[in-house]
Amino acid sequence: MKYHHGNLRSELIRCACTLCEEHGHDKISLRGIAKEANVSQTAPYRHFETKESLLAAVAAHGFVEMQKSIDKIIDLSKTNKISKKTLIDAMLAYLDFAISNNNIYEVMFGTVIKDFRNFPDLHDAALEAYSSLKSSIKRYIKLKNDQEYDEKCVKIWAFLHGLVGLNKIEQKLEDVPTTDGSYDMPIDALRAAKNNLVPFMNSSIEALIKS
Amino acid sequence: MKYHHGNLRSELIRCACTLCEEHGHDKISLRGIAKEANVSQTAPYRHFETKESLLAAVAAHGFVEMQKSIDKIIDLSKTNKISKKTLIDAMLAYLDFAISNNNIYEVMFGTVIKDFRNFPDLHDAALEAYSSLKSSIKRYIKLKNDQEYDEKCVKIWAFLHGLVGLNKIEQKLEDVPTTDGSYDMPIDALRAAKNNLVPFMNSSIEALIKS
DNA sequence: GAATTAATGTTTACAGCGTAAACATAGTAC
DNA sequence: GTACTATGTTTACGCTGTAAACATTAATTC
Repeated sequence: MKYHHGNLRSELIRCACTLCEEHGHDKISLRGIAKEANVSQTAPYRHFETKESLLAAVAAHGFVEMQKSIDKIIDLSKTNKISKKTLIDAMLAYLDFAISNNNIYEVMFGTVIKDFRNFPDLHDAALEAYSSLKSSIKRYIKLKNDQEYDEKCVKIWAFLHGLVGLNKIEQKLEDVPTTDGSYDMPIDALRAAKNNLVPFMNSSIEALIKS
Repeated sequence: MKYHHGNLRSELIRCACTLCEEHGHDKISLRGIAKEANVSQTAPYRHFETKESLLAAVAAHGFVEMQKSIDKIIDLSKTNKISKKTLIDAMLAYLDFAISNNNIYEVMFGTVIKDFRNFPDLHDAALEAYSSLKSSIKRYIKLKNDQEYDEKCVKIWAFLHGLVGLNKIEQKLEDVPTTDGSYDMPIDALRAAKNNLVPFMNSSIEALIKS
């Protein structure tokens, strides 16, 4: 084993992503990440000022990956109109990323990173991801001006982001039989939405765009 | 000063709420809470098994308060129809609570508490809050069945919850002048939504209910 | 009402954490 | 080759959550 690792920075990010997704950001330590990368417990400090800044790199990576999975649906090299199905698929790609990478999504949108302005790479990656979301709407429907696109985009983004959040709390609640023998309403409703996700999304997204 | 505090449990919850809202859940320690309550650093363990369980009490308290601020809008003693304005006011009450109690909202909906089933009081409080949200919709519009109410309710809840999340990240992003001299789009859009919140909510909520 | 027990405090102790400081080694520029 | 810089390691510190042992007060039993 060489004294100098050669690629420690990116290896640390990789290890951090893995451990974060496996255990959650609040359960991982810099020391644990260093151990996973087979270096001493303070080696990360040659590449990251603080734990927060390593997690910022994790978040930035997350935004890039999330954008990729949206861009895979709406071919970025083109500018033609997309169908409603393609639009919904793009939104589903957002949800799919968020749910399959739940713990990293938490780092991207949670309170771990206090201010994106301290991490320019992260800041850029987040804006880039937003722009992918926006261009999917731009190519679906013709609106008056950019401001109007942004308004719809914020509405849809909020809706998607909210669904991710509710999905998390669904997992923390329990089915409790109510007095009439049926089961717990909010969970039932969330499950129903998930089991019929495409029509659920179709109606919601369409409504928000036209609102 | 008495050896026995007399009301330490509720005093700890009170201190935890205060400190949490002031500094954020990830910046507060059991020791700090104990000091705030003027007891030894391990005294909380006579009332809470773990830090998580104290924070669960904070979250439960949050759900109760949130429900109260919704119920204040839609008088619970009545069952009559409510106007659209009242409905929107109830939704605004949700947002207002979430934003004025941002750090506690984070405890309620974040990853701090792993499973509500371990904290029956919290579990109940969360379901109660949901039921207030639902009854506001029930009294606004007549729908086919309970399932349909739940569907609309989930959509609206997701939207509200998502807006709270976006509001957080807006604060972490920076206004960066773009090439054409205008400012950063997602932030602009989020600010525009906040500055025109009532029409923004009117159109969105109406659209989701009818979707 | 005294003795016992349960509830609720304190003190002490420990391992794990983020990170600062001092030191070691390897690669780079002259 | 010598100096410098980048990137590793070792050691150390104060803070954390929490377990264990002990102290004090309140409640229960006789």
